[in-house]
Amino acid sequence: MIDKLEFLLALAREKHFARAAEACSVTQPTLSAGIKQLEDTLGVLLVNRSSRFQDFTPEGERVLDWARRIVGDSRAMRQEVHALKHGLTGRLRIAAIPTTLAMIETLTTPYRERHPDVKFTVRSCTSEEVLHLLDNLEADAGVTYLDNEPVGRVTQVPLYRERYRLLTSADAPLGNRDKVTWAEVAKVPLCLLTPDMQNRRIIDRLLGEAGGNAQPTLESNSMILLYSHVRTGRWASVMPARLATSLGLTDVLRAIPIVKPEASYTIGLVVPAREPMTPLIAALVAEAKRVAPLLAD
Amino acid sequence: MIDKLEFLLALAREKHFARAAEACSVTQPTLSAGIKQLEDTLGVLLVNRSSRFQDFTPEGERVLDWARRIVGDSRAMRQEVHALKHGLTGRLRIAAIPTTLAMIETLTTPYRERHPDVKFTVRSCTSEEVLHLLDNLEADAGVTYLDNEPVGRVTQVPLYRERYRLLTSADAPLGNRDKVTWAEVAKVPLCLLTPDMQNRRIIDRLLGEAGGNAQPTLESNSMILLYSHVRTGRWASVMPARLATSLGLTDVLRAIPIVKPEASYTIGLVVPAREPMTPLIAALVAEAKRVAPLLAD
DNA sequence: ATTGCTCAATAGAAGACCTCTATTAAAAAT
DNA sequence: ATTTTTAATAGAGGTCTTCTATTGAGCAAT
Repeated sequence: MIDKLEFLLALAREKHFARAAEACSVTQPTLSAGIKQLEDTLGVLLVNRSSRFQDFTPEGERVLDWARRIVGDSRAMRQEVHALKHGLTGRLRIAAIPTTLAMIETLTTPYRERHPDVKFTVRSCTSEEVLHLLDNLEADAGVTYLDNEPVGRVTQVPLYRERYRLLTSADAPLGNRDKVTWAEVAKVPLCLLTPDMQNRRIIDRLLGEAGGNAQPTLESNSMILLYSHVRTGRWASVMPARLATSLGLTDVLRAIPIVKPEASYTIGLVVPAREPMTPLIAALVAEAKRVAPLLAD
Repeated sequence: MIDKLEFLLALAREKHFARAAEACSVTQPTLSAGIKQLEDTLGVLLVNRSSRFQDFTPEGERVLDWARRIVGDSRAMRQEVHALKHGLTGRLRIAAIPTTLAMIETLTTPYRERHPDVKFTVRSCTSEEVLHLLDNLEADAGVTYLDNEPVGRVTQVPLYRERYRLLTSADAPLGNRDKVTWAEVAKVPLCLLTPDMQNRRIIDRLLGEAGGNAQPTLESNSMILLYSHVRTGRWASVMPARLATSLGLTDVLRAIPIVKPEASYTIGLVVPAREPMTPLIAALVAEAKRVAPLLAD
């Protein structure tokens, strides 16, 4: 039964019978039969399909919701039992938005001190994707903005507040200032994240409210790319203060506080609201609570 | 997998392989094999057994906890899908303490108006048993005291506050009074519930604090038995006000408020903390919230 | 100690169920 | 109209499950 629910989850991820089957390491007829059996035992159609996958019926969506929970719980059970016997081992899959990537090590480094057998997979993605991955059991934890509405059932642990700096070289326009306003920043050509990133949308909003409007000279979904440009001293960017300092500044590169308003958004750890949590996640939450006071300003 | 978890739950209930097997409608070797397979796939011993069942290992207890949740969720899923197709049908199993039995109809009657295809099983038991039955998926909802610590993960809906009356005939000692004190009641021979019932323990405590000590002439776990005695006018009892009035008083029988102190305890609906709830239970919670204001005093 | 009883594990056979390969059928894309 | 993509179906093989029957271990009473 649980394996059939896994089939359903894979189908929801892949939206394609054959690919879902491959993800489950079975053949396509096997997965088809599994879905069909679910439909038979529950007595309702779960998937609308012509000769190809279309979508889930309303009942299918509800079953999908239960399937996520039941499969998640059954994995958590296995993991907990394994941890009781072998200590904390396995892989922790973290999904994080790009602006937080440089601070993830403040979680993973002490975690690894305590639990050396745990491996990590960190995936950079948009804030929507973070929640989507959590929902679909494709990530164990996320690091993202806490201010907006959480999509699924999640537990949040605040980590720090993100504040904004103009990164620019000392000899560029505004480069000699102690602080600048968003209105002033709006007039400078910037390197920014792509608009699918929440950080970009936040900056757009702040610039817009200051009467400007962002016309980035360069967009990317990679912080490394943005930073390597800014580092030359020939480009400018708006970055979270913590990110700028952890990437390191150079002689010419300055991180100038942006005021009017002195905006800030809360960044935190987000994990599935499962009680009890899996041991791997519980340890991460513990670490986050330990680290958060050290990150506060 | 889920069926093996059901085996484990049955074993926890019955503490006996053969009886657990019968409860699952399989033979004893099948159940034994199922438990063994669970142990193999999880890689730990779950059950301590010599030639007979002893108890669960610590790992077994944890797995049992997960099993309750997973099995509960999978039943809830089935029920929800069934309800989507056929409306609310099935059987709602309610566990209630004896003093609340006469008010259960205030929940079930309007429930049945709305959902005529739902059948009910109401079981009278002690408050500990209510929580135990809920925990083990043997009851869907409970009606009991809310004041004491809830054992498992439950959601509570307050219904009314239980206040106490001396039920006695008008011509018996104290029978002509408008109110009596617990100290006075302590001197009257009473018919009370057996000491495994929380209501009895509450009354014992109130009597004790008033300097008396309960020496009931007659004990029973059945309210009907107590009431039928009191109704003759030859016996007295302490009963919750709401119970006394819903059973009905006679010419000679009076329900006299007991003061010093005017004690009261909250009675409420208790259901498993599952999100979302099964449709049957969700409807009962809705009914309870609807009814509670009408019961308030 | 011996006997008898209860209970869970084991053996082995029958059958249910699952998964595979190969193929078909239907819809979409070209 | 033809080709391609995609899911369902058919049928064989194998695995897993469940059953009956039996064994063996522990416990109690003699």
